[in-house]
Amino acid sequence: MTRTAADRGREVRRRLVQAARELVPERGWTAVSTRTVAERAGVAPGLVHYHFASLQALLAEAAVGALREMIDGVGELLQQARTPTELVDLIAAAVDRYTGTDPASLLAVETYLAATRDPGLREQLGAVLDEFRDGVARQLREQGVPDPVATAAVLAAVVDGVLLHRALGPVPAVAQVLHRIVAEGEH
Amino acid sequence: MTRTAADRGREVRRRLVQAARELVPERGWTAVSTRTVAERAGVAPGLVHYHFASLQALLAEAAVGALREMIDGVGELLQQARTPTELVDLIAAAVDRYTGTDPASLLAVETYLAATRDPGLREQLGAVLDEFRDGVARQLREQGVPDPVATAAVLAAVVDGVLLHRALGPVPAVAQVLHRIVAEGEH
DNA sequence: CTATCCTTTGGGCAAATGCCCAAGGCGATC
DNA sequence: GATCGCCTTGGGCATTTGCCCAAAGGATAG
Repeated sequence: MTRTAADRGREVRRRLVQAARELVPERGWTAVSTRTVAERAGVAPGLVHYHFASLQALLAEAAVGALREMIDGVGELLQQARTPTELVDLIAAAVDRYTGTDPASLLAVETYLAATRDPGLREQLGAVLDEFRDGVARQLREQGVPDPVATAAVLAAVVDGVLLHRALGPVPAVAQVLHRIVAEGEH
Repeated sequence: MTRTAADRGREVRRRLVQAARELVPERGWTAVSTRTVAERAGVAPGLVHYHFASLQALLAEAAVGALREMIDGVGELLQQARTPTELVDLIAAAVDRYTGTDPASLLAVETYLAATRDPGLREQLGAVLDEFRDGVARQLREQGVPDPVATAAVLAAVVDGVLLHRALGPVPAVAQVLHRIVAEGEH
């Protein structure tokens, strides 16, 4: 059975989004063009502006979708933690899966930067970040860690900061140090 | 007395570097062109490639110089700390001077990203980062904080991570949480 | 068969890009 | 005054950019 035109259209749209997710890390957000993304997707250049209002709209949809999938995956993993120390170890292990120069890391940083110049993107990306921080904060609160909201903010900042620094060179293991952040012992 | 041609040349060079430092945060690294930087500097377009081997070389020199000045300034401030807690407070205060969307913060993130695609830049920026981490680590060691190298790496990561997240929205105060990282009390 | 609807094609447009270069300006030195 | 060396000008080159659009394709409904 042949597919309908609308079905083929959805498939093309999907391919364009996938191509954008590959090219943003490879070339940088502002260096991805309509023609390169169309070529990577294996479709004609004109289709970019048929399926999306603009190049920016395609890049934004592709990036936000990818980042949301990433943090949702990590969020599920973190549910397994039964103690604050386990939580920190899981976060550290998740960070260790990224080198700072891999496509996923670069896509994240590129999107942070693009959000700086696109209010709509900023809002969407901010929502993804909030979702992650809220999840961590809830676990910390249930586990009796003081200042759960600020602590979650610090852990999230460490994750992105380490990714940024890994792109420049080796970063020492941080798990041991982070354990102190959630250690309940007061002097 | 009139200035010599070489003197005027140095002045033009300086103006180009200054223009680049303004434009990279405003437009993004890959969106700064020879013509915009020349116009901002108030010089003819052809001068960019007379004083610099390429646009990239100008941007790299401008960015690395600016970031080195920034972290040197912060490094001096941190010398005042007499205790680990004071050190953390000074770092937190330094971070609070940036909003994540100010020119200095954006220049830093843009440069991190550009370093990903320029090995020379990566090496220079890595050296700046190492200098900062080494300074913090030395102070931590003198103050008896365990694991000074990894602790400094975490503090540096928090600084850049908070800047990144501030660009998207408010971030809770992190000083209190960071105090736990350097608290010497073992349970 | 015709009509309808969505998708696809491929070229066109004005604008901008990095880099180059022949020609000229101008103070320092002889 | 002549010569030298560095700096400056302004335009030129081929390439690429985002976005647009008239025309064609092709499956389904009548």
